[in-house]
Amino acid sequence: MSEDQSCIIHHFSHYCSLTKEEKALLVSLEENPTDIKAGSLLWEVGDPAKEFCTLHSGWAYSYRHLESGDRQILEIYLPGDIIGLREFAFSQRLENVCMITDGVVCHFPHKRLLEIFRQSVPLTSVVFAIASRHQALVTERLVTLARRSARQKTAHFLYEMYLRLRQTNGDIDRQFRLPLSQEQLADILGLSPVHVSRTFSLLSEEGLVFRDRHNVTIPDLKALAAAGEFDDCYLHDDVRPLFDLSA
Amino acid sequence: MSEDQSCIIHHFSHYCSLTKEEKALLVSLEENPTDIKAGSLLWEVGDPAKEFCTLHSGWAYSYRHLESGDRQILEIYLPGDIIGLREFAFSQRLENVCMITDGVVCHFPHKRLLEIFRQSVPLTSVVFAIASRHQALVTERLVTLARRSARQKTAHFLYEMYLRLRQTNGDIDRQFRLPLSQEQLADILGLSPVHVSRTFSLLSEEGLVFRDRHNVTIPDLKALAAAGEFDDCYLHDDVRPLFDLSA
DNA sequence: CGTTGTCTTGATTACGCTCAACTCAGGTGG
DNA sequence: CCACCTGAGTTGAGCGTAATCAAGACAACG
Repeated sequence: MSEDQSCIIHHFSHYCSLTKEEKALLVSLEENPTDIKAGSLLWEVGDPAKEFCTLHSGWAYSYRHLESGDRQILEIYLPGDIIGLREFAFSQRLENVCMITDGVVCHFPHKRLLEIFRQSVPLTSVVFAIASRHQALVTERLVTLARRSARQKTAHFLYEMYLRLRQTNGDIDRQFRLPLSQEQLADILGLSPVHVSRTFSLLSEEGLVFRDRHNVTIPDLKALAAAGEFDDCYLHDDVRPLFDLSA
Repeated sequence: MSEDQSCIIHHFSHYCSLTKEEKALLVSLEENPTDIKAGSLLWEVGDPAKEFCTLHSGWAYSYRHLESGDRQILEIYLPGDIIGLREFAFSQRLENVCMITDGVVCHFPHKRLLEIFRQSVPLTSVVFAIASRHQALVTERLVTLARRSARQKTAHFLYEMYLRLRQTNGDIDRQFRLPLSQEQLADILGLSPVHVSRTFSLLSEEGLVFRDRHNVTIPDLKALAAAGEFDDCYLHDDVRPLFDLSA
């Protein structure tokens, strides 16, 4: 994987400018690209956890099964994301991870992260910053799942996905592809598939969201954000400049 | 704050054995102890975020307000915890933090963490491990809040608190003090205060949990864990030995 | 043209919310 | 010492959102 193909470098560049050595370190994380099919599992709960994974292309999600048979999707991963950071402190996987679309992933062992810790304080900070941003995302969804209505949950999720996609893919304008079935949406939003359908109908009647198969159109972004009580401070792109801290 | 008073050292020692230099680094995080009263705020959403805080004694919680007027409590902090890790990548606070009881906190600036990154790879790993464990906790609660019944939520929360308290305070046996009002419990569990009351009555009828004011008794731990569908792999104490990774 | 899976719509049910009245313990002042 | 107040917790009645169950629509595919 060369430097300009690297999603990781692209991702990390958001946080600070990288030296040649740092870029080389990051590129080395992606030296084992593996093709992987939609629907296949990267790993399951209980598997040994000795590696991370960068998602080079395609979408993935992590999820947990409940005893009731329900499923809760925890996170959607987009290209450039690192999968499995949460399990750094554990010897076993806590979550299943499944590909949504075909894609390419690059495995690298936990100890590679320690090399980063050893060799570059700025990269260490960026890894930490990325982890803390992911955490912010999860926290925001916790609030939404715990307290908000189906309509708010749905609006919130769609707006969040819109922002995340725009961050990596500047050319998105009010329309994007969302390769998720209603069952998967239900598992994300903590709703039943039936109610997801109803909620989309409602949002469509209100003119907030139009959906045709897997294509989503959002005529009025602000209105959608308002409907989801979306507070975007947890996704802001004006990242705290990390070099300030080193001073 | 001397070495044997340090909650941080106690906390970090769970993850790896510490050299003298590393202990000194950690002690330096706690050089500014501040007394703080129950009910007072450490900070609020929007405040500048340039510091972390170690909680030396007392309990605290972080929370968010919703437009509806509801509140969601995100995390309960116990002595030894670091507060504010999540905001490392942000310039503003994303959450309010409030003391539950009187306590002592120690502020230290973000850049102190960078010194740790610079000076000790093991400590860096431990910080990372702690962050990833906190994240696992939040994720677990996300699943619970999104999918489980009031009875399960309550049982799950109580069992989790029991385990966390036992981890730091080995002498706990089926009974502990839980200094939370039902309103606060409601804000944690995503329920109304009224329903928290009903749920405790139910658990009490079932003989699973007895509560007298702020004292909680759990006659049968396994039964409570089962009622909360508690899977304790995310709290396991057999921490992945970090030095293995450095090899 | 039938089959399959996904989505939609309708009818019924249930869990937890809201509102309101009541209990109870602790604290305060006469 | 008692009367009163306050705040937390409990209990009851009615309601609403979303779940469940079931039937039907629709598209993709063989």
